[in-house]
Amino acid sequence: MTRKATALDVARRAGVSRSAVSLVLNGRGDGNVAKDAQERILAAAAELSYTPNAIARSLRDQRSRVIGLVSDQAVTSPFDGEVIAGADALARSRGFVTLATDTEQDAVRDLDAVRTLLDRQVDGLIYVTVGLHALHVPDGMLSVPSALANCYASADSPAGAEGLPSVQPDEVAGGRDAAAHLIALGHRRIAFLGGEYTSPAVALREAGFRAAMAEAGLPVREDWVLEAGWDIAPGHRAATALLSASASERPTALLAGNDRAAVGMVLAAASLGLEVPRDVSIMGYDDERRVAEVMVPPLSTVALPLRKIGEEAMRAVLGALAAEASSARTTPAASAGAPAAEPLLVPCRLVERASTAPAPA
Amino acid sequence: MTRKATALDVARRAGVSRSAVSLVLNGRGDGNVAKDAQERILAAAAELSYTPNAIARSLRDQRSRVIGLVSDQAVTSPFDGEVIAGADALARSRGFVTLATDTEQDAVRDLDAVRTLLDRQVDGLIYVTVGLHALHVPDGMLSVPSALANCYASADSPAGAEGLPSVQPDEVAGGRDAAAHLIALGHRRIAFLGGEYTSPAVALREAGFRAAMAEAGLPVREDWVLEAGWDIAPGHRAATALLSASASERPTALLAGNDRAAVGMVLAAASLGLEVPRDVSIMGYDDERRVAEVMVPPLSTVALPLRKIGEEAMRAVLGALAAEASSARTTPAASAGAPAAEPLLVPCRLVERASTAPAPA
DNA sequence: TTGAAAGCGTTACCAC
DNA sequence: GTGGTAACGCTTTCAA
Repeated sequence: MTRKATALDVARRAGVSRSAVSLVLNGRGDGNVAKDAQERILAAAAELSYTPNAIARSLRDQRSRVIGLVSDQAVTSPFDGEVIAGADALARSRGFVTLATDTEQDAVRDLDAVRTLLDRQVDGLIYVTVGLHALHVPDGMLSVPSALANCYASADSPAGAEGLPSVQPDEVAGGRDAAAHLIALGHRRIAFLGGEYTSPAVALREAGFRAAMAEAGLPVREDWVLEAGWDIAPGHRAATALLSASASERPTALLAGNDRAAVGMVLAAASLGLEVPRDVSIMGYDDERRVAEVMVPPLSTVALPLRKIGEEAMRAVLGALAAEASSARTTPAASAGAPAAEPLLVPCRLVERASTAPAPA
Repeated sequence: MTRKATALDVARRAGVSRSAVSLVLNGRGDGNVAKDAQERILAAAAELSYTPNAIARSLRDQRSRVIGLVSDQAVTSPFDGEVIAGADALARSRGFVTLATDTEQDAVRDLDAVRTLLDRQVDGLIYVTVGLHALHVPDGMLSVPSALANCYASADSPAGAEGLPSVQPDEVAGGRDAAAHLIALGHRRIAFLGGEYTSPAVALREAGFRAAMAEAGLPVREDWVLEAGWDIAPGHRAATALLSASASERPTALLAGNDRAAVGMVLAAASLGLEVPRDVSIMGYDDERRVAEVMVPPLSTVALPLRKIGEEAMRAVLGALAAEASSARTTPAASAGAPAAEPLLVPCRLVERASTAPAPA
């Protein structure tokens, strides 16, 4: 429980001044500090296992090297933990640390969270959401370099919010790829059982699905374009309804809104005596860890690039920070309202596993 | 992008000194600052939307009001995100903030993570693991008040580590309750399909299972006590083997290692033409969000008190911090090696849903 | 009742 | 090539 060593302790032990310690430990010893003094400093620092006090450094530098992460439920959700992990990894590699707070769906806590983070002098902010989402950007986010991961500024956001970089999965391409995969396997009767249309992702994927069908010259059966939820139970329900029809009347392939719903669909098929993928192919979405891969059969799915999304959002913030730092040396002005940025679309990856197979003859 | 207001700005605007601002804003204005001055200060602070710089305050107070959270994979895992959420909620309610870092299973990063956190002057530390676990406690954890959530110090930990408070689920009681639930439903042929014995939780639950069976005077079929993994696929495999036997030869109830494995078991049952729970009852474990409750049928299970575990670990740390602060006023010594603490066992809760029912006649 | 000053641990600048 | 000093923003103590 001995107090941590300070630079002064090191200086005393090495018989030099604090400034010498600072210079040497920051790699600018050569040319400023005598060789033997440098050695004594290094030795003393090691003996005392000295590391600089990051708090003091932050105060001095006016930058904390902390990026704040606000999420609506990412920390408690299996999904966007991945986004955070991606952001954190990049931050760490550049000497930053992330401070994450979860509002647990409570919109009021947004402002509180941002406020708290700003009080801690975070250098930047990233808002992470579970699932693609329009977001009412909290005011404070505009006062430091910020980015939106998996979400985008809603129209009622404060002025300037439209300039925030937004990183999103390319859902249209994802839907298209999923459908194209099934079409390539010879399926013609494909049902689109999306999640809930409250998520903008669903309409985008549906657009991709329709595009793929059109490209292949296949008709879309409108009564097979349905909401089938995000969970096992609603997926089960929807699939049961569709698959109860006779072999010639039912779809040969199901496109689920996510892997969990797909699990429900496989379950429904099994209860109806149908075997996946022999009798019906089922595709998931998300490539959720510990679900898609370990399902029986393992699910073909579209992998959401969550880590990459987090990483790109962090890259945007860190980039803005670097730009700010260098422009400060030249023109100390005008980093304001960027020109309504295009969202950065990160491609999803098609993952072929055993839940899809050629259409039954 | 205007710089944040400081206490000096407020003081100038209110026409007083910085100290007056500090006193008033910290609630000690009465008796020290004139009434009208107080009002002017409050008004000025509001107009400038002043909030104190937490970094500066930390440096001054020599306490950061940050608790560091280290986890082996909690952030990216659906489970222990809950532990973190619980810890975070309590911390926040007491004016603390949590700084979480995920080592993503890389043991080497442990020390690095702790070091980084300590450099940032965290006031306390909590190590969170996914699943009950023996942990080689990183050295640094002993230099500030710390606690272990879901884990306990391994024998090769540094001296003093055995004194760290450890908060764990009461797995023995959990296993007993699960078995007792099935026994109460009239089941006598119960299979214990635990996860992997590399997790100490499994042996504990098995002990609980055996205790319940013994209390009921029921024999345990040793060939029905098996490892059936933590995922859908191995659960499916184990259940398929067991349930392929004839009705009189197979178990009437399955106790799974977790909800995911239970999903695999339900799936296996369906493929074999068995209906759950009519033909066989299946119990999960964990009460995992978005799995147990939405399964078809919804899973009876044992809820792991993850939030509570996080909360209790945080309570221990915050308590130690408070004690340290007050003892500093009296005796500035001896907070060292506590007397090998008993682990705090948090009870699990039995959740009865539709996957269990009276045993078939 | 008020204001001035010290100090938390750093780093950068500027005399020596 | 070196070491003293100021400043970051805050709180607290002490003197007026």
